[in-house]
Amino acid sequence: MRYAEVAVDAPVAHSRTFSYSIPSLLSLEPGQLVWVPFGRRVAQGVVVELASAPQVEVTRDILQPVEPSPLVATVGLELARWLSDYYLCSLYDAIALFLPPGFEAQVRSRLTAVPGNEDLLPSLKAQSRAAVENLAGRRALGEQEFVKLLGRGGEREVHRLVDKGLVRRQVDLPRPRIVPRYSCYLLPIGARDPGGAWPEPPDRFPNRQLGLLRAVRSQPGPFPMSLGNKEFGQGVADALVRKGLLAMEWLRDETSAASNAPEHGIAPSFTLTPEQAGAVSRIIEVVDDPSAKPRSFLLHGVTGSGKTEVYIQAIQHVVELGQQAIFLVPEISLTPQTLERLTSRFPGRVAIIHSRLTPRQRFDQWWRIREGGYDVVVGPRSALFAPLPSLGLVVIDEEHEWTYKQEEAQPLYHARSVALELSRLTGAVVLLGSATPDVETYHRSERGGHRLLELPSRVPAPDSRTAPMLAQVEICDMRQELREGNRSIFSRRLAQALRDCVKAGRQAILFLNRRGSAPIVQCRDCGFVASCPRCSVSMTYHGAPAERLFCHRCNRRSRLPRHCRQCGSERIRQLGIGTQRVVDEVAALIPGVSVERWDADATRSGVSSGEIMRRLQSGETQVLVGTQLVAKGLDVPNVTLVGVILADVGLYLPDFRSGERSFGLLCQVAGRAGRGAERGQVVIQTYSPDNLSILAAADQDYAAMYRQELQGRQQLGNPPFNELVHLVYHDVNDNFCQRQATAMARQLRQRVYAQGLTDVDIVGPAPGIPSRLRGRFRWHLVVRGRDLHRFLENLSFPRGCTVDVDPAHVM
DNA sequence: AGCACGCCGACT
DNA sequence: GTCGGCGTGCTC
Repeated sequence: MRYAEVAVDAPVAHSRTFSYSIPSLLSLEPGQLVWVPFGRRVAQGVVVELASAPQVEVTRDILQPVEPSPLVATVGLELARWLSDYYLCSLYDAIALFLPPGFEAQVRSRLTAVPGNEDLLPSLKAQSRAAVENLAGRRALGEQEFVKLLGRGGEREVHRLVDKGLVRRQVDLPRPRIVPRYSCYLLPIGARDPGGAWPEPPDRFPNRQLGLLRAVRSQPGPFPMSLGNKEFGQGVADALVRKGLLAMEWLRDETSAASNAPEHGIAPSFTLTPEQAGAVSRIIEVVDDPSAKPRSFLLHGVTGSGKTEVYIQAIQHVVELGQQAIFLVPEISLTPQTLERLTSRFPGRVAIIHSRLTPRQRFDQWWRIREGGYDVVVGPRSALFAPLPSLGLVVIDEEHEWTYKQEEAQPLYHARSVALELSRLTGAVVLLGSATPDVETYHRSERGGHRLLELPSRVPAPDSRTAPMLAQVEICDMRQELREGNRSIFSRRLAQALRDCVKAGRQAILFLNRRGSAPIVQCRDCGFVASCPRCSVSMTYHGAPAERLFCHRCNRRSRLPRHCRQCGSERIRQLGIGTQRVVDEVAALIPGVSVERWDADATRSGVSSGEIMRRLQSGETQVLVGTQLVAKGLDVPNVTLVGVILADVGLYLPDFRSGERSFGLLCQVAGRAGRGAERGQVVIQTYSPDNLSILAAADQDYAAMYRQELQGRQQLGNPPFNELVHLVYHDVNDNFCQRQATAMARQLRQRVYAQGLTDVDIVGPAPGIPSRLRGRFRWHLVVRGRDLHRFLENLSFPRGCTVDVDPAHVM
């Protein structure tokens, strides 16, 4: 077995590996991160298996391992293989998800001048000559800097200079940016007497040794050697080690954030309602029976039905078996209550992965998770790849949330699908929870793919005997308001409810899923609309903190035009509303009211989510206006009114899931009202009062939305009745982009024909929405049908084409 | 990602 | 006739 199959960090076709020979002095194992020569460069790769024969006749040697031991466990390699096959990404990209933070690196080469070849200099272009002479005056230069000196075409010129022997290129294999740090610690050894006390050292024991011995023995954990040296002097510890009273041990240093103690002590476990207890026992049954199938649950529980307690008791059981659990949340900063409950029930045993951790802290946390230092790992979708030694349970809270789908970097995975595959590989149980499950998840559970657990009733708050009532919801037809002469953004109903609410000392939440003051700025005379020069979308007017236009797609900003760019007119008006406008209108409606805004702009400008939540909790904020952030997790008993300013936003997006999403969002936001003793009131304003998603949300009727959606999906052949693969082409050249997409569509249609398929169809190509993003045009097509993985087998996708399997949306 | 190989316009 | 543009394909 002198060969290794290596997944190389290069944009190669999915799941491809390369054969390398292992130098005789190296010993390697699968899962190790290594440096390999790849073409003209040096790249990182991961050994996926050892082999006795290579795929090709001529192989090159692995250069060296990055770390002496494997970083990815066998299960990780298997799951990565699945990821790369399923999401059609490179195997390395899939494996990289499992690597500890800070281990991915690229080589940087340095250039030095070679003395003795000066006679070649006159044959060079002036700029190259100057660059080489410059280099000769230095010790070395980074490749990037040298290429800059060479000017245009520098990349190629470097190679010519290397080939001519004028400069030498040397490759540095960088050390990982973060490496474990170790310190020496002292531990007491030897037998204790039956009472648990250490035997006293003999008389005439040196004083300083006695002092150190007592200090080490009285400390519950390991005693830092450095502290011993400082307090008792150098060599004292050595003497005690020689006498067999202390042991020295090298332990990995950790930063403080790696452990987190509960703020309010250990919480008792709650008494469960019969429904909750039933759910817990069904989960425990499956955990205890490794052969039980399926191993996944859908916990469908209305808001306030006590899902968290079910999660916690399931985790408790797994922990008692000596296994660990992963707890996924859509957004860590929005779930402080859930985190608090977890940390108080598993004190010091919960790893919280959040974006505020420093690289060092992340790194330490990763290693400690791997060593079994935690029972529970809480985090966003990426927490799924935490290296737990013995995974027993994966909880996915709010499983319908689309933050579980990776959209930025390859692989474009969905945490739910990955968790189910992980369950298949390890036997871990998956627990999906939601008040408004994803239609596809619910459908699967109806077909027996998940075990369905229903929690249909609310549980009383700990200090109360009766469960809170569902809020009273009314829909306001804004067309009617307009007809009756009300041009305000508030219906008369909502305006009155707001005034009453504030007057009664209660609080209100206003929801609008759009940032800024106005989404459109238009010239009244010629109709010209200010749009982003890089994206094909209109620019949004923001009135605060300064008057500016923002592109919500690429974040480009510009000044508010005084004159129309097209006709020069000064008559420019703002159309539509955003959260900032709502804040202004609330202030105008109720003078002196304290109103705060919570959206991406607010948190970006430095106000933390925790601070906004605290101000609402304390009553400082009377009215909170925000985007979807206000729909999640806020649990303030004094909030009795929720107003949806315009439910139509997002409702008519050209995406088959827009109805389902609107429903979920409206249900969630409605659930913010009346969490205390007082019954809540919800006012939904809309221009589409007959829309079925809005009506279902007003009734909090999941079943109605589900039936409606399922019927629509069946008619149009959308998931769960078919699979989808979304292909997006982007290029600065619109025409080229369209040609590429069209060529691919033709190829795919030929494939459909050649394979005689009737259950696969190709939709498009069509311009994406938006058709231009950050200066690149977009053309897309959708492959829809059954068994798409077999259909797309061995197909290669050109550069500039993004392949999205099970896309979150098809725009 | 790089880099080489290969086929069509403006230059010594 | 060549230099160089970037489309296409390969890297064990």
